[in-house]
Amino acid sequence: MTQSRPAPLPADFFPADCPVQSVPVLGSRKWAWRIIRCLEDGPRRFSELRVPLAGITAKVLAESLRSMEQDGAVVRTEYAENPPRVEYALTPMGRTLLGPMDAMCDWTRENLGGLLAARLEYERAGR
Amino acid sequence: MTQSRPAPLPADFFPADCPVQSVPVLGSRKWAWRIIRCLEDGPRRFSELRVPLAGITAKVLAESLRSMEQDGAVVRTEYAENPPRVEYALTPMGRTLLGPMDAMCDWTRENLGGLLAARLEYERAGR
DNA sequence: GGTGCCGGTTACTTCAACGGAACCGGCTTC
DNA sequence: GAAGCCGGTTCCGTTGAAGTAACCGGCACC
Repeated sequence: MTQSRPAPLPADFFPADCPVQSVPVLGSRKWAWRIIRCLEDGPRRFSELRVPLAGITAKVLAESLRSMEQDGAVVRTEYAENPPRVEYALTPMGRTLLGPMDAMCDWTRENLGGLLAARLEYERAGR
Repeated sequence: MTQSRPAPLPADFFPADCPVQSVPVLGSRKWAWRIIRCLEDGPRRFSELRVPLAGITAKVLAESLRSMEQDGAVVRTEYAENPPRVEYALTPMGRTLLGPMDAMCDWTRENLGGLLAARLEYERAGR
C-alpha cells in the first residue's frame, strides 16, 4: 500500500464562480441566521423581532433586514395603518436557507464541546 | 382556514448555548472554508497551500491555520529536515465539517443567480 | 561570501461590522 | 399640550479581520 502524496493543487483550484468563495452571502454574519430563525414561523414586526434578538440595536436590526431584503431572502411589507406597521417575512429563497442552516447547527451541537476542549488543550500544551 | 398569527417570540428564544449563536466557529470566515477544501485530499505544506489560495499572504495563512489548529480542526506537523518542512492536515473533527460545507455550497450554487438578480432588482426598483 | 528557499514574524494601515446615544415625523391618548 | 408608540435615521466611536511591507534564522547551493 503506497502512501501516495495527493497531487499538488493548481493556482486555479477555486474557479472564479466557486460557491465557497461567496458563502456566506447574507450580509451580517452575526445576526442574519438568528433573524431567519425568528421568521421561520411567519411574518414578524420590527419591534417583535427585537425581543428574541436580545441586545440588538434598532440600527443594526434595520441594517441587517435591509441587506437581507437586498439579497432576496426577506420581504418588507409596509401597512398604511396607525400606528405604522411593518412586517418582515422570509421569501421562498430565504426559506431554503433553513436546510443548510440546520446542517451547520447540528454540526455545532455535536462538535462545540470538542472544539472548546481543543482550545483549552492548545492553551494548556504548547500555547 | 384561519390565518393565525404565530405566537410572539420570547426574550429567551435563543438559549445561551444555542448552536446558531456560535456558528461559524472557525475564526477566519474568509479563508477557513477554502483551506479545509485544500486539505480534503491529504496533508499539505505551507507553501503548497499558498498556490490555490491565490492572493493570501503568509501572515493571514499562518493566522488562519493557527486558529483552526486551536479549534481542533487542523493538525500542524513539523519535520526536522532541511529545508524545514511543515505539514497541515484535517483532524477527524475538521473532516466532519465537509458535510455542512457541501450543503452550504450547494445552496449557493443553486441560489447565487437569484441572489444577484434580487440585488439588481432592489437597486432598479426603489433603491 | 552571496543568493535563495522555507516557514514564518512584526509593525503598520485599511475596512466593514457592530455598538451607543440621540433624534425624527406622524399619529394617538391622556 | 405633553407624553408615548412605531419604525426607523444620523453621527460617532470601537473592534477585529484582513492586507502591505519589511524582515528573520537556518540551511543549501553556487
